[in-house]
Amino acid sequence: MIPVICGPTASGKTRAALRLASAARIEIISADSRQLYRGFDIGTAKPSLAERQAAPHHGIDVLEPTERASAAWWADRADEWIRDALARGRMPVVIGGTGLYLRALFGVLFTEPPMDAERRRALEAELAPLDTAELRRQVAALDPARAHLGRTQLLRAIEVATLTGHRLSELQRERATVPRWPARYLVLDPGPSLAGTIAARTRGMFAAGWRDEVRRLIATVPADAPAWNASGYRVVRDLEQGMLSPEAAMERVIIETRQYAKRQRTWFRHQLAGEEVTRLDPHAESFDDVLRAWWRAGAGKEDA
RNA sequence: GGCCAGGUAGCUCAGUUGGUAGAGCAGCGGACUGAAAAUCCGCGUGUCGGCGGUUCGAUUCCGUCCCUGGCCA
Repeated sequence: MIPVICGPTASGKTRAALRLASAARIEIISADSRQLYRGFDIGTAKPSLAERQAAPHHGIDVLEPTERASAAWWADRADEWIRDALARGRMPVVIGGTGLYLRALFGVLFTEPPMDAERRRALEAELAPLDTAELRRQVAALDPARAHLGRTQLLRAIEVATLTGHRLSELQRERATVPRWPARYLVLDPGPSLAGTIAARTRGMFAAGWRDEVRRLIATVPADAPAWNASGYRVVRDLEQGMLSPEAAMERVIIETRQYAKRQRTWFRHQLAGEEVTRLDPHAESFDDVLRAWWRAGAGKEDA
């Protein structure tokens, strides 16, 4: 069983993992879609140097800002990192808030039939200008089971149906993958106090030179690069380009981060059904005890 | 102290020719199978500043008081 520590942003996941590092030989695998990108450091709350020295980390700074990640791509990488760690006799601990990535690694995806890159690019360009309502109409005809979802999912449904000739919702059933590893989850969530933690952390990011970092990135990273797609970074970019006041930017970043944390909560509340899940408030007095008990319970099942 | 403009949802405001009110933002709930820190869906009772008056009925009209901002003393 691979131990996974997840939960909303700023819930203390790395801190919890490093508690374990003092008692066992572990390697950390970051399941975070934003920490993948080089140069986007402060606003993505990457682990500090000291934290990275306390235990080896994987999944950080592995992509250029212009590269597009994908859940399946990440899962393939993570699978290697897990194997490597085990081969070294270390226990991999997966940490992160990107629920879809965790699902891609430990749950069921589907094997994507080959899709012609040229046609795909052309189709993307063709769909880009259409509004979401129009995309929804198309999906209602092509793959009705997916028509209630968001724009990103609608685009994907149209691409898969058009380029493979099969509905995505059918492929999911007919070409389902088998889980690569069994996993056990520790979901960290401090409850209502998280909002205050997020506000404080955001202030800290500005104090740590986030604006300087973004100014450098503006100079070197194209405005439409996928890495910009991180809550806060666009706001700080607007701030640097004079479109917002520092106060308004700060407030906006805090709000966006809080909203992101809320979506993560919803995910971890409902999408881990059927999994082995322990939920823990990182501020609870019993934190250390629960954490250790959770860790030992897993060690007993694996190799101790 | 006088004049003017305001006081309506947590915030910014709209509105009701008198029948007790609704947007945006925030917040809350939900969805999520290769872009996921993304992308979407749903949820609106609040002494309509207080007190009186007119009226079958006042958040709306009248009076008065309080508060905020501006101008004049």
